[in-house]
Amino acid sequence: MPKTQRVEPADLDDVDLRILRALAADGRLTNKALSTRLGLAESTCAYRVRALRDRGVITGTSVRLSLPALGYPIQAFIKVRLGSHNRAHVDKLYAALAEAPGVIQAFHVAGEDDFHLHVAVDTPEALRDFVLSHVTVHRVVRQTETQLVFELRDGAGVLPGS
Amino acid sequence: MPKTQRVEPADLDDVDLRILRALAADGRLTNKALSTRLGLAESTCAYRVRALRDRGVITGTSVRLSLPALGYPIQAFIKVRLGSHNRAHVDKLYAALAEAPGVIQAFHVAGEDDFHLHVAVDTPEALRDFVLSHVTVHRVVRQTETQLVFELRDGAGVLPGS
DNA sequence: CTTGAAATTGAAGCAGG
DNA sequence: CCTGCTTCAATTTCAAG
Repeated sequence: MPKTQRVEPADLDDVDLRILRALAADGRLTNKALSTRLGLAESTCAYRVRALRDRGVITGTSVRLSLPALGYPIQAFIKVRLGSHNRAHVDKLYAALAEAPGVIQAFHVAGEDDFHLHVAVDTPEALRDFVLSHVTVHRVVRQTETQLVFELRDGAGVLPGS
Repeated sequence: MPKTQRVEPADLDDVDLRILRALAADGRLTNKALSTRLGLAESTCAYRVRALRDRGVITGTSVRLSLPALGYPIQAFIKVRLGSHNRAHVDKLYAALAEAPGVIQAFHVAGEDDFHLHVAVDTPEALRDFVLSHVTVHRVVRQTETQLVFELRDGAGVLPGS
């Protein structure tokens, strides 16, 4: 049985939300700049940010990369449907798909499809090769459907307000 | 006519790739720690990182947030299909969908569907309300299909090697 | 493109309100 | 839960190889 980690929602006050909005937009904000913007002492601000990390609200920090600048200007969505839903097969396939080169995110979903893969490639041929070499190569895959991504926009997210 | 920004792929050497891998995993790595790991002088390392930002390879830095800890433990994919593809309608709908509260990312795709929305909500009822209030409320939307996300994994990405 | 050292700035620890 | 002060560490700058 795989682990299921329950996560209690943290109750966040207005200061927390403002910190999260600021750091989501620019994770390199210095503690000093952040404290000035919020009108807090630096030590208080550092305290709140550390608390958000300790509580698991902030899970990490990472740089955003430009896929086109890296040489991967083509993105696609690949819907994957299985012919069998034996757990061992599903788990193994999921792991293999997530580790395939070019996969940005792999979604295990309920409903018509079983997996959605968000991938980035350098050429149309590479997209075809990806599907053949990393998806349909698995016996348990019954059907795939590939949709080119015209454009991707980051949404408003879940943080309320502006 | 909307703007189309062409992006030239940057040619990255081995040092660049190692920097990108390190900062993608932990964007809070200090320049000092990064330079030590790569065996470079601090000033050299800072120079390379700044160059990657200036060239648009690194587009920013942001904290990763736990949606469950924020109180939004339910994620879903919503496939949206339109009845008309008039540009003005499509553009306006796209903007509205991306700005709807709870939307993580909005994909404009080619093929069977027109948009894929990755959303996070707090309850199943909120998911229903999202579809009714922010998606099907638009006249141009002909059909939607909502798929619950069991699990989401970050993929290997496009950076080669380990 | 890379470097080391100086000068500036930011982060962390802590006792107290 | 918040703060100011002190101490320590990191970033930036720059002339030069």
